Amino acid sequence: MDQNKIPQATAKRLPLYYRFLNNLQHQGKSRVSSKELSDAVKVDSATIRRDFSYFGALGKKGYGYNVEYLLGFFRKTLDQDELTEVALFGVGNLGTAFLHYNFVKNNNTKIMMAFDADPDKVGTEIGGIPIYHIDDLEEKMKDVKVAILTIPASEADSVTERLVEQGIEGILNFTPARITVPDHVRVHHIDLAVELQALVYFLKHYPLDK
Amino acid sequence: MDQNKIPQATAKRLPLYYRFLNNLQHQGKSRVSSKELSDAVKVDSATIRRDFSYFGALGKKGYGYNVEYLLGFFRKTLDQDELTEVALFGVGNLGTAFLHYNFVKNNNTKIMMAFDADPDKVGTEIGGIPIYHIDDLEEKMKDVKVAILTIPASEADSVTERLVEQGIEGILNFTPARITVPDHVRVHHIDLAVELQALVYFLKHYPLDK
DNA sequence: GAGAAGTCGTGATTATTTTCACAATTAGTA
DNA sequence: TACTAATTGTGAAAATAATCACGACTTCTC
Repeated sequence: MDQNKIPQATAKRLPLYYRFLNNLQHQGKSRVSSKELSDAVKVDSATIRRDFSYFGALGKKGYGYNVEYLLGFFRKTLDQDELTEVALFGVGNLGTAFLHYNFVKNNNTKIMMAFDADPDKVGTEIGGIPIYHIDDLEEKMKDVKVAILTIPASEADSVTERLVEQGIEGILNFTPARITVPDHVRVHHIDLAVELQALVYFLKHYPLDK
Repeated sequence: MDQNKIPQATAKRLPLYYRFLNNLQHQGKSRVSSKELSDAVKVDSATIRRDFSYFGALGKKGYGYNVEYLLGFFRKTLDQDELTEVALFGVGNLGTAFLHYNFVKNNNTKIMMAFDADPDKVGTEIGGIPIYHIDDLEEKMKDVKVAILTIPASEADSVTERLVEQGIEGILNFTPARITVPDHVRVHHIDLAVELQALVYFLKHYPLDK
């Protein structure tokens, strides 16, 4: 709403910064420079300073950044206070990995429920998160606005359609299928096979030195 | 070696194109336009044409692209013939998801072996892939040049160090830890928590219409 | 308190990526 | 064959992102 001028490339790095600052705080460090951050998160220090500068002057010249202050600032900016509720679809290995991940700790998101078609899974819990039958999607999913898709590709379209019907706002899609949604729904796509393939391609064609 | 001028942004999209072309072929389609491809993979059609053009004139004006020809071309370019061997570290849920994924089908990569510290897992197989003890890394991993890291963050540094020692060339890191490697090792980083958080951030701050 | 060392914030520059827009060419049709 | 509709490939422009480089300010040390 407000900071609409923040470059997308910057926005994508914010959660990364946030996580690392959290680590620093746990380690009891109270001060950090863009150079140190750079070494840790592998982003050029000038880029980090530029990123931060979109939010105003957060550091002090000759000193660096105060970890606590920066963290407090990010918490607000990243809406760490507000909790976003998430539903997960497909309790296979990948889905289970998500359920075991405790997002809430460093995070503003919580998986509230999961869906699957397997009767052996329905009715159980994983990591304290209840698993419902996929048929009950409409009934159980009331206010949840974000979904993670870890279902087989063949199910992607039908589930997506129902989610859109239900008023979903964002989908994190791990399916190889490229799903079609109305313009007002945001989809981020992660394809594990593509990621691996891309790495291999880069290895062969982009001899590094940097 | 040859096509060193291909933009990285393009390179990242190639596996995506490849996968979709494969689907088309299975559907028996012999012809496709950049517009159709665009609808399917959600990339602007001009971008697709530009991407392809880095490899020469692959299409025909007024006609589009011949699926089979394009596919044959990509197969060579993406080294689909050559098989890249991969080792996986950490047979938790995420690691298991990878082992079940049959990469070879549409793919130039194969997970040859997995490593874990859990004695219950060591000695077994998942999806036909043997699981060794992490202590045997040096012994078992001979020619494998690519590793997938799905271990706990706390293990990331020590395993990475051993991999580097062993002559690793590329690492796909799913650990939240940002690992440090020599310049000649390529690391791609995917942090599931960061991805989810980024999606949520975008939802709140980048109202879409596009 | 003065000088040295460190570090930010940012104007300017450069690099990369996307998009526009249209001439050229082809397929399809009558 | 001649006309129409489709679609590429690409020069040029625009948008986005990364990096350089330095003035200004802060802390530290003696």
